[in-house]
Formats: sequence, C-alpha cells, structure tokens
Amino acid sequence: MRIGELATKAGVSVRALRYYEEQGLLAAGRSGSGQRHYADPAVDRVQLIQHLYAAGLASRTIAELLPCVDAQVSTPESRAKLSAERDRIDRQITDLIQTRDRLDAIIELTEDPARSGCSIADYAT
Amino acid sequence: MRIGELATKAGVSVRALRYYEEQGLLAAGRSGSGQRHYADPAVDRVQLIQHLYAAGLASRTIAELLPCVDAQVSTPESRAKLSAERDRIDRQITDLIQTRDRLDAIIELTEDPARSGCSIADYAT
DNA sequence: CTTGCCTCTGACGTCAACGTCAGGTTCTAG
DNA sequence: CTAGAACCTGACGTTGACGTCAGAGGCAAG
Repeated sequence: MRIGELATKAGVSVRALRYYEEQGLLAAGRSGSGQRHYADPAVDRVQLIQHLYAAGLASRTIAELLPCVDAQVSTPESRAKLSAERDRIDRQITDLIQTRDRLDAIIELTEDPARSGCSIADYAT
Repeated sequence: MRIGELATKAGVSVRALRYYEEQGLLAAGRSGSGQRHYADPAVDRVQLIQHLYAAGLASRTIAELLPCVDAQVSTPESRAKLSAERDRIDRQITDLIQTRDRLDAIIELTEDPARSGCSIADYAT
C-alpha cells in the first residue's frame, strides 16, 4: 500500500508517516519512482507508535524501544528500557487516577449547594 | 511567602509561577515594591495546576476550570466542563492501561527465548 | 554601606511533533 | 492522452510551557 492509504487506515496524517520514517520508527520500501510502499502490519505499527506517543514517550525513546520489539532480542539493556518505560507509564496512570478522583471530588463539591470557604483571594497575600 | 520559596515548596521554577500568573491561573499579592506575595494554600494550588498539566490540559482549559473550583459555583456550563475533562482523563487512563499491557506483553515476549517471526522488514514492501 | 542573593519586567530562545507551502513528478480514470 | 489526485523532497511555520538572558531595583547581613 502507498502512504496515503496507510495514513487513512492508521488514522494519522501523511506528514506524520514521513516524520516517523525520518525518526527511524517506520521503514518503508520504495517503488522504482521513489514512492513509499508499506505492507499490512505497518498499520498496527503506526498505531503502536501513536499509543507510545500518547503515553508521553519521545521519538528518541520509541526509536530505542522498537528494535527490541522487532528483533525480540532480550539484551539486559533492552529489557531495562522496556521495564523503565512500563513503570513510567504505570506511575503516570496512578497520577492520572489521582487527578481524576480530585476532579470528581471537585465536581461533587460544586454540585452540592453546601458551600464551604476557600475563595480565590486565599492564594495571595 | 515570596516567589522563590513557593517555587521550592511546590517543586516548580520561578518562571513557571510567573507564567501561571500570566495565564490567569494563580493570583499573587504585591508588596509595595512590586514583589509577589503568596499565602500557604498557593502551594496546593500550584500542585493541582501541575497535575492538570500532566493530565494533558492546556492553560486555557485550566483557566476555565479553576474558577469553578474556586467559587464552587455550579452553573450547568461549569459542570459540563469539569465532567468533560474528567471523562477525557478517564479515557486517557484506559488508553494508558492498554499501552502498558501491550508493553507487558512485549516484555514477556522478549524475555521468552521462544522467538516467533515478525521482523522489521515485514513493515515495508 | 556594600556585598550578595532575590526579585522585577520585557523579550528572545527552545523543543517536539507535526502543519503547510512550493515546485516538481507519478499514477490512474476516462 | 490528459486532467486531476496522489506522491516526492526540501524548508519554513506553529504551538505550548516554559528556559534564559539583559538590565535594573530590592532586602537582609556584616
């Protein structure tokens, strides 16, 4: 498939796909005229990349992790990287849960007409 | 307290605090000479702001939400905003859990010496 | 009083993940 | 064969949350 089709199937922009290639995240075959060509598994890969971006990983980090995924080689370093990022995401999840619960509490408070102190003026002196 | 102390206590930079004020997220009192002055609750507020940033909210969004928190007024719009962001965070959490589990699966695969297909060349044609 | 640290207001710099535009080529439907 | 869509390679633009630097004033200690 060509780049436009992959973009549609994966739900990203053509520009993003070229960027991924530039960052070494996604290899592409080339036709004689220089057009990029992808196989079907590329769709999943792009979505994995997107999820990793959404999890706050930078291109460089993803570029370090993907070879482990591809080769399924398990050097101590690769396992360490994977685990480290996994744990980072885990912490991020617990943080988000806290923030969500915090918001929930605030929502309950604002829904409850029983108001108790705390105005914006309390933060300055 | 002055800005440096608040920065230390809240674990952010002085620049960040000035930025928050600029964005209307954090009010500050002023001494005669123009120096910013904060009360103790500002520490918590800064940390709340940080958590909201970490949850992917933009300054403008936070600026829209904080008045609801402060005033604890509950107009239909404010409740809608709060709930919308809460739900966004909720979706983000489930996405992150998926990504984490995905990473876990990958880690298991790389730890398991039983290798099964799928090389980097599979993505290009 | 002066030394050194803190603070002030601009204002420009940064970085990442693309968006967008220019100018040209390639593919495909009719 | 031709129009129009899709693709190519640069290369500059954008956005948000600050970093950083310049130049000047404020504040507690010795």
